[in-house]
Amino acid sequence: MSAKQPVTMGDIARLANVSKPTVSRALSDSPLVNEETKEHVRAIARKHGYAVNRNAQKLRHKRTNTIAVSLDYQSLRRNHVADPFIFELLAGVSEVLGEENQDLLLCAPSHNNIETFQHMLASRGADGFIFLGQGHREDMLEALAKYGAPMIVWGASSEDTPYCVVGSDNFLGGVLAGQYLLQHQRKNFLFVGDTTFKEIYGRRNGLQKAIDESNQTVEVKDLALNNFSYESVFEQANIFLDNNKTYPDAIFAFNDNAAMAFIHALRLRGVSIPEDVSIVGYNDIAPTRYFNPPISTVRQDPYQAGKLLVKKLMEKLDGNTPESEVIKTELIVRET
Amino acid sequence: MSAKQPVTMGDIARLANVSKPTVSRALSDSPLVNEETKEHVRAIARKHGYAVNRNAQKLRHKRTNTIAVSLDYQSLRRNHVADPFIFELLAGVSEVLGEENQDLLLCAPSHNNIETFQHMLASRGADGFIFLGQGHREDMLEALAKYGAPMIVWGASSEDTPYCVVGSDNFLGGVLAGQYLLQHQRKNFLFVGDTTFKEIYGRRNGLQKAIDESNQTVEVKDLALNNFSYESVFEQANIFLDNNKTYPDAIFAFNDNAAMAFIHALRLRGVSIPEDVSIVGYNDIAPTRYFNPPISTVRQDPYQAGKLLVKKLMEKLDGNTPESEVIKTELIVRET
DNA sequence: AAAAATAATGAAATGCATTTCATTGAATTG
DNA sequence: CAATTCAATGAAATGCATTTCATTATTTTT
Repeated sequence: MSAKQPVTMGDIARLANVSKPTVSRALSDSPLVNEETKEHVRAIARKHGYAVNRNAQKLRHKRTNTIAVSLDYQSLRRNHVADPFIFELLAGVSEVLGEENQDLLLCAPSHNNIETFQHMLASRGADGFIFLGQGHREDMLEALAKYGAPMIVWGASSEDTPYCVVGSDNFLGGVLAGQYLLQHQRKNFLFVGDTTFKEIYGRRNGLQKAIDESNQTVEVKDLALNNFSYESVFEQANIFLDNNKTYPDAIFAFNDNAAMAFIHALRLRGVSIPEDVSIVGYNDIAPTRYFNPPISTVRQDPYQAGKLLVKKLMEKLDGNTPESEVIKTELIVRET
Repeated sequence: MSAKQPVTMGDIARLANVSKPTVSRALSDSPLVNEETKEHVRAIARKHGYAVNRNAQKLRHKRTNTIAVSLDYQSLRRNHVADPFIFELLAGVSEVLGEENQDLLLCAPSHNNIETFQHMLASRGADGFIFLGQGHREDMLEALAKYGAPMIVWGASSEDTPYCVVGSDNFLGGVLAGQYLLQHQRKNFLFVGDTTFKEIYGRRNGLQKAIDESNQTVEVKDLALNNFSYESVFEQANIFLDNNKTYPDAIFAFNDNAAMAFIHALRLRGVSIPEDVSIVGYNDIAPTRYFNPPISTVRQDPYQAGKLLVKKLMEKLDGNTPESEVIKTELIVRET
């Protein structure tokens, strides 16, 4: 048996002395076909390495069983893949889609505009979309949803988001991080991250909530990052520290990478971590566990996330209107 | 214009007062059609949000313009995505496939057997495969190649590999690492990695070559890892150090993650890095740059790798027989 | 001006599998 | 035993786009 010989359902029908419909039914295990006939047909199909042509099948069924997944490459690039969380998420989605017998079409980084996605749908290249990270594409996503594309987005939702969003509870994550830092009697807080991203804005708000609800008087500064690679955060941290005589004693960083870069910068200025400064990161990527010192962080479970994203999209494709949902985040304390 | 209205080529033909073939030709910019007619047809197609049904197209063309990409999930799992290199590679491949107008089908982790791949081909779900990391699937890959599957593998090749392999020059990487370590007058070498992986075996051989060609007398030990997650390497490092009174003074680790874990273990035993021990990792992942101390490593360029993988596969699909090729590796020295 | 070549278009066949509807023979019912 | 139901199967239509081949109108050649 080799890949060279193309066989069609008609060929199998002839070889099995039955008609095409019978082969079709036998292979899809239809109850309309006699068990013996089924086995006979299957045996012949197996022998000739026959597999139903998916393209003919998709054409007929008007359903592709294919989900297109688009990563937020734009911020990924600014990140230099330093934070592998989005890939863990992709692995989670991939695994769950496999379980659901759905194919995963990975969208190319360069084709990230609404026309591409509309075209994907109109040409029946995929039944729906999963967007990992909304990044700064919110306008596009909103327009795409209004266009009628079945889609689920990993990110943060607000009241009027016209598409279903699954995301970790950024607000809760911020609250947990804030409470943790407050427990340490810290007074000078610093939030590191670009709050023009909805997810990050949620984390910042959670932090504020925790502070407001404690009856402690603390100061909060913000460092609005414009680039997320380690080197860049390191540089921005240094500029910040140059311009601020009093160093912060509590830092909440929008991701682990930024937390590590900031620690690095502080270290080089003779600051002891975690004695002088308490730090919380976000995502629980592997290096946080072995950074010196290990970093406390907010954890989101990529497999569970993938599960939920896929489940919601399947609901949507079945004609329902799934509700946005938030996955509980948990604080991982790694005090040394 | 919304996603709801399915339009076929026949509809566009009617609306444009031409026949289906003319629409087909106009949309594929065939020279057979008058320019004005083309523009007229295109305008109507655009107006109605029409896009050619890819499934009908694939069925007719007998070519899918889809490449299935399979990651080495098995070792990925043992790795806990600690080493993001394989994802950088995936991003590279994704980018280049996009440029080539090829769709990227990401294979599910659980479906990693020859039957799945044969089925993918026979059912015309993809034209060919790119395997990222051969891992321990060599027998399967060999059988798949003999079956006739168009495929390119990222990994290491040997004389008789029956498929085209693109990979970084592991041997050269090993030589470079060895020479670097020898320059530091080190005497007790340790290689950390599982040499049953071809790629890693190549690195080990390169190290040996460098040692043999120097006229220095040095000892080389091997630590055969069985699990690659940071925690596990850390543990295995500790066991090794417990059992060896003389600590190594030169370490070449099969990847950066293992290098970092080993440094971690040594540090906790009071060993100074890089004073007492010189270390070289592999892959140049982001954390090596900001680890304390920064780690020298062997770099492979993921975009260039993706470019070459895709180019070779396209050659193969055009009926040629591309040669295996090796990408130069370079040593990144990060001495502090 | 007739013959030949060219440009532009369409009818019908094709790629492959599935669905609807009809048919056959066997089994069950009254 | 005739009438009815059921199980199993097949012929033909369908999904949508592309290709081959034929046709018409137009331009070029002699």
